[in-house]
Amino acid sequence: MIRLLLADDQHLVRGALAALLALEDDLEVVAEVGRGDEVLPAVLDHQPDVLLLDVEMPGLDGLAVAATVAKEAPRVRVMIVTTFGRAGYLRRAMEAGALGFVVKDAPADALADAVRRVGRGERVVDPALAAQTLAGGVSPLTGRERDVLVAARGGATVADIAQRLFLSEGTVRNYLSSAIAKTSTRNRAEALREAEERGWL
Amino acid sequence: MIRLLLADDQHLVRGALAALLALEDDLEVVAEVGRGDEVLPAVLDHQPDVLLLDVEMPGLDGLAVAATVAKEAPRVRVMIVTTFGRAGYLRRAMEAGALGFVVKDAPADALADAVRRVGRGERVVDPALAAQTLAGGVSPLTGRERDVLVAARGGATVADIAQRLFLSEGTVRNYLSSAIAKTSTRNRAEALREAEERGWL
DNA sequence: GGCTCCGGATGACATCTGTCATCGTCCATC
DNA sequence: GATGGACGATGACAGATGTCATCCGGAGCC
Repeated sequence: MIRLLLADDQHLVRGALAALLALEDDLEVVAEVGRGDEVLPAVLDHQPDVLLLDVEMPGLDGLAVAATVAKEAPRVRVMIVTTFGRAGYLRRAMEAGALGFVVKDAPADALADAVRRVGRGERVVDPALAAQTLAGGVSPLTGRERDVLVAARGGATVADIAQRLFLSEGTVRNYLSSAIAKTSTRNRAEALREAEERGWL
Repeated sequence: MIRLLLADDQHLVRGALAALLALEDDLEVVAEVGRGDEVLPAVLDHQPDVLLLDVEMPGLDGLAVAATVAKEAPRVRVMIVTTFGRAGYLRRAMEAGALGFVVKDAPADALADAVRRVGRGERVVDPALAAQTLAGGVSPLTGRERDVLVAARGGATVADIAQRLFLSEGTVRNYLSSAIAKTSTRNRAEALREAEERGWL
């Protein structure tokens, strides 16, 4: 019997996944949580075999949770289940010590199977996404270029970014310019979209 | 017995929802589809009592599907189940003739209840979201201002937008400028974010 | 008929962005 | 000790963006 802990902020989806997994008689959902910061206490409390983590969660995002769980409760196998097949997520999940990575597009019966394999300590990764991640390559952006791009989200002006990162406006423009060049785009909005898709942020 | 048709592009979520709804013995999922353009044929084929529609779907988006179903199969009650509690979605769903609107954040047992009420022909709307929609107010954007903003998504330049909408570049700049003014923002990226949040797109 | 509002356009202007060359300081590395 | 890269900055410049005044035609309304 594999004991599971389920973490997903969407109540409906969480309940539905629990119902789906409960159909398998070698799996048991021992607890459910809806916020990232509630995961670690619940893990320590219930000591599940496998932790199913959504990436998008309030409180603390799933990838951060994966990292802390890997440190605080290394016996627990972590599996990421996410809506968005973003290459960057997979990369960061692996770095955070997750064993499994499944997108919500996957067929329903694949989930139980993936859970069992992760329970045995195997690595389970969506093959299509793995390919995409490798194709994306390692980010050519320097740390600051990345920071400036992230700060540019939501339409911040150069002055805004400069203030937030304690840089001169000229420097901000320089970093934006080189980020734009490295993504082969024409402006920061395009650069942001491109970098995000390739998992460079 | 209420007969259901389930449309959601995320395979895992779809299967899980089906499992959840199957727990109720007055509900029966008669079919599932994963693409917007497959919904209408399936509806005509199975004649369900209630249609559960996700908004984000490939092929044809859920709101467009709702509108066509309301026209082609008016006997079928449409219920939108979506990830994003965006005010604009609710507004458009209602205009498209949907009876129910539930976000995936809702508690799991609320879904079955909502389905039953929609099955009886009642309107079921997430109360928090309804309030937000009313608070957002009616969009002050004119049709073209809206078009231009939407076309500006993903970092398109003025020239790009002008070409796509067959307008002069000056006209595009004018519309962008007035959209920026109406959203009380400083540039198109901010205006886009703001208008999107208020459901004005 | 006059009024207003939307769509579409032009021209002028100020400001914001993006590019480039150049400089200096660290720090790692060979 | 030299080389190279990341970080930070400045100045100059071209081009993109946002603002404003102004114009026209059509639709709707009092």
